[in-house]
Amino acid sequence: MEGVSGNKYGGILRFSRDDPARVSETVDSPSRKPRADAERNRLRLLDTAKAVFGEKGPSASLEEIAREAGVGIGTLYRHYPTRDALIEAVYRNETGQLAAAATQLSAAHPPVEALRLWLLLFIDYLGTKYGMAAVFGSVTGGTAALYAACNSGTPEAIALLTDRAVASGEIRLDMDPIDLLRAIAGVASAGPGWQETARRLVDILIAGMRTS
Amino acid sequence: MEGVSGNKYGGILRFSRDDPARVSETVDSPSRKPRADAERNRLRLLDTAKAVFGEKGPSASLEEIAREAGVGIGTLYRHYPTRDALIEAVYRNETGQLAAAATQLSAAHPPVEALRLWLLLFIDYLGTKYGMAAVFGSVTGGTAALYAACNSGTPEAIALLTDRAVASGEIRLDMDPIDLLRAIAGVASAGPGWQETARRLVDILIAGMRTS
DNA sequence: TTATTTCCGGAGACGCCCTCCACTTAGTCT
DNA sequence: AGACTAAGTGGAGGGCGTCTCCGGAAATAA
Repeated sequence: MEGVSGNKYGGILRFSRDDPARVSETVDSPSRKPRADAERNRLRLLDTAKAVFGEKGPSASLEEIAREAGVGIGTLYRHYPTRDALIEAVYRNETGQLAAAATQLSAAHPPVEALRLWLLLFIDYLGTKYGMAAVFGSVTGGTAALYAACNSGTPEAIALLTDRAVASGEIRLDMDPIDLLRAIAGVASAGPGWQETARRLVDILIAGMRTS
Repeated sequence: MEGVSGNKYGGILRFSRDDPARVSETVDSPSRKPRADAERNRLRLLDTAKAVFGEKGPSASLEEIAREAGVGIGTLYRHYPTRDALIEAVYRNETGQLAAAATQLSAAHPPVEALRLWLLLFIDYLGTKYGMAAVFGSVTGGTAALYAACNSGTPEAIALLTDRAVASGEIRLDMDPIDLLRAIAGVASAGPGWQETARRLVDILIAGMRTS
């Protein structure tokens, strides 16, 4: 369908086997139509995975996900050959809206304010999509590749905002802007009420980056 | 049923190395002297665990640790009934020096500078004792209790520094100071060169907290 | 030395990861 | 419609982990 089929266009997620149907789809495809049940299973898996990851974090049992989705474990692995592939598929869409918001905010607000608002939005995302924080901040088991894939668009989004703010001369930033997000995600490991803290941290960061 | 030998003295409060108190402390237990081999095994386990955790992170195989220490898996579990207990024992001493440094720095430097230096020291610690960062920042599998135990003394240490800096009127801080550490630990998940970033982050944080 | 208590250590039950492949089924062809 | 065939299914099985349990070994006390 819609969002999920983003995989078939998104370059990073690769299917384990060569998939002529998909590959040649851009060209004219003489190949047979993909089976309906396969797609159905894939969606069920994706939904279930989203639920389970959201509940138990990104290290939840894949067998449980397969069981709960009503498919065999083999089917899960067919669609998502690695845990990372599944996590990536689950969280891929999330960041899209964040990226979009960056452009919007950038157009509607002065540079620094746009950055600030976007960081607050980022906090909201970390909150609603629980598990994202874990994915974002996890060292343990968190591949760099996975990280990059899961947050595709995010680096560009924040780069857009910081570049603009830096260009305006209002702030100075001698680091990869993504590290701002890492810092924020860091406090997300705290208990309830962390969002308050995170928001305060945003203020501190902004203030600290200001060229005075 | 049994008090696991190490934990019987109050688990959390026990020091891993020499414990002279133990000999004379047999007030209400006229029982026999603890066996020498038990203590020996415990120390071997501790050393091995420190090495292995340092190399593979806090999710290393406990079986491997036992194997490498030359004891049975049962022995490991006897001394450290849970993975968390072992991690705690390994990292308990680490923070002691950090805590001590806080007092020292506090006495030798102006408030804000002391705080800054201590945060830099914290970064060094995260670097040298690899795995600490993982323990510190991990949401996945990281119990809150474990977190607290592993970093005993640290909250007090940074509280001392921030309280002093706040009292001097030079900075403002509307959050638990430990969250500063969480933020710093957050960037430790970045690749090589993270220490540079972390140091820059410290500057930003300090600047951001300043009451101008 | 003998008795007693503590401690060792690995077998075993169970869960999870991932692979492999005999079988089923959806789309296609006649 | 029915047969054909590749795509897709699902679960058994091997490897590795965690954690428990308890018979037997070893250290201490008498």
